[in-house]
Amino acid sequence: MSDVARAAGVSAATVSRALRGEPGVSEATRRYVTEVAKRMRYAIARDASSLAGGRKYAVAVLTADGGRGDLLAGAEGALRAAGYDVLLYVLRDDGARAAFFEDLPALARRVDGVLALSARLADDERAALDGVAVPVVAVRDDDLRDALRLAAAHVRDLGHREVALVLAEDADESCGELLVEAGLRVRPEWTLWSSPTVAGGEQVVDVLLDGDRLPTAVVCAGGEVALGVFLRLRRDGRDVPGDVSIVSLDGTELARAVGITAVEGAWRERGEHAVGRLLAALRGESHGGESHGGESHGGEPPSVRLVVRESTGPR
Amino acid sequence: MSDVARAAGVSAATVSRALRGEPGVSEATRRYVTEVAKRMRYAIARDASSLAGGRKYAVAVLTADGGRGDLLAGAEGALRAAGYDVLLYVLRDDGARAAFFEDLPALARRVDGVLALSARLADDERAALDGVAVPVVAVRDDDLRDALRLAAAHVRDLGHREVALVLAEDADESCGELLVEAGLRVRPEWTLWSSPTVAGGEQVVDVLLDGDRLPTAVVCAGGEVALGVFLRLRRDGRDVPGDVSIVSLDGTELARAVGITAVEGAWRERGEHAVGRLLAALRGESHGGESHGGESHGGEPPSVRLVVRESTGPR
DNA sequence: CTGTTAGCGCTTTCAA
DNA sequence: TTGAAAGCGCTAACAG
Repeated sequence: MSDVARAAGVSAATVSRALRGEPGVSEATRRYVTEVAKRMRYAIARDASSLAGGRKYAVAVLTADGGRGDLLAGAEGALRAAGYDVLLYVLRDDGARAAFFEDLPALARRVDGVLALSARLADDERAALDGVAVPVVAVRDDDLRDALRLAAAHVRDLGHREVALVLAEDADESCGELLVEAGLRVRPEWTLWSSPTVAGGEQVVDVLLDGDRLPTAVVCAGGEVALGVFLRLRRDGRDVPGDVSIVSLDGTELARAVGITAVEGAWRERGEHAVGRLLAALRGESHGGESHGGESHGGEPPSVRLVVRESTGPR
Repeated sequence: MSDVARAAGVSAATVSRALRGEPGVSEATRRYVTEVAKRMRYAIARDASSLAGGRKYAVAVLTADGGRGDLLAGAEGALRAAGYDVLLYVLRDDGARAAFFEDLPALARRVDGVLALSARLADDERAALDGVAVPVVAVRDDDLRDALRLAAAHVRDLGHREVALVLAEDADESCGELLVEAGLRVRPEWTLWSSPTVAGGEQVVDVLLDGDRLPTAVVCAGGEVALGVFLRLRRDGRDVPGDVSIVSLDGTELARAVGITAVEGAWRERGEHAVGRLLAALRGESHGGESHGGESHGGEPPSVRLVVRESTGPR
């Protein structure tokens, strides 16, 4: 940095301020310094920066399985755009989990915040994390609102009124309200939770078949689940979409391949929203405030859109 | 650290050495210091450590799409086991790519090495990366050897002799040799490259159908491709596995769902192998050596196994 | 085997 | 708006 300072004819302090966008530097100086730094291929050393400044500019991202790619991609993009590095922790098995929670003191020294994407934290794990003195934010179903609305509007427009909703296991019931807002009815016994697998989707159908009648549409949080629902319904002699329509909130290759109507970008949306909440918490902390949680606006236009395929049709 | 030193009745230097497993500390001292540190919930500050020591204990992991979850999980696990943090970079679109390659100077100051998982680097990108002065390792098909052998043995045992091999686009031909070693014949025109999508798999079949005859078995590097091959063959009236057997090297949910015989753990294996090569390079560098590349042994027993489903049968 | 002494490359008061 | 000086918390020589 002192090389850059010399080359630009200013002090290191000024270079530091200029490059970080800190106030207290004239626009002219900032521009010039930035240009010199770029020409010299100089970049601030994060180690030294965070050692001196306290902030680490890094966020730990927890995922259970290397997981849903788009979720991770959405979170990573939003974090990087905000200037944070993404430290990935894959908590795939009990060993990895245990090791991670053993080493929380180290975590606290590495990151400014923690983002739990798909880690299904146990209560004691959550408590341990909360003791780390950095904000912890987990993906919630709220982060999926736009996608759910889109799916709900679609099935409603097709004439469906009573639909089943299949959520991820860590989801809470509040999602149902979004369907209600869209003018749909949600029977309590038609709000179901499923593991994010084909088998999970099949089991969901078994439950539905036990009832007195079937819904005419099913909204599934995941592509695998949607496929499971699809396969199981067909095996039972039901026609899709003749008897039952299926929408997936997970527009991956799987939905595309099998021809399932899906909301594209839903997972990315979840990631981005969660990051928004985390950034708000970080901002709050650095302002000395206490804004844990807090509403956030992705700023960006919602990146979700519905792709209609062969799994949905009029009631 | 000085607190711990005081509490343990030693100097900070000794604490540092003890906690990092550096030589030059008696076992007794090390044990005691470690225990004191743990009790005080102390962890070394990475910033300060790497500022003073030069090593960053972090690796940048590049992925195109948040990608194949198991690949990432395998790499992350192996890196963390070796004491490295994983800095995730998702190069999902041109914007993200451009931003990443704009900022290479910053990368060089953050990590000790780069691991490209599924980023399909263009030549100029690869060159730019190589200019970064840290080892760069990309996942190669070599990292898939055990999986390929397993798949080859399976189809051979079923009586197949001439098989088609569908590789990822960035793969090289050497994989074919593994099939030959297994006693299979590999016609040049039956070694094919495909994008990792269902559509890619379908196109592959189109190419095969143009030939004078079909192979009796197809080994596919990816689950989506395998599904594409499967769907396209069926559409053409071929029976799977009656006419053609299909094996996927990607034992994900997709293969499970559709009933495709697959090698489970192959992606994890790839990740672990690539990390092995990167660690070797890092070790080489820190020893002052020049061992770029270099053979590595995962040490661990191979984590791959074949799961036979309905897509393979006797010739 | 252990302690002492210099920094590593920044950021941040505090003055100017 | 800018600069000078004092660390941030550790590691690596060098002594002992």
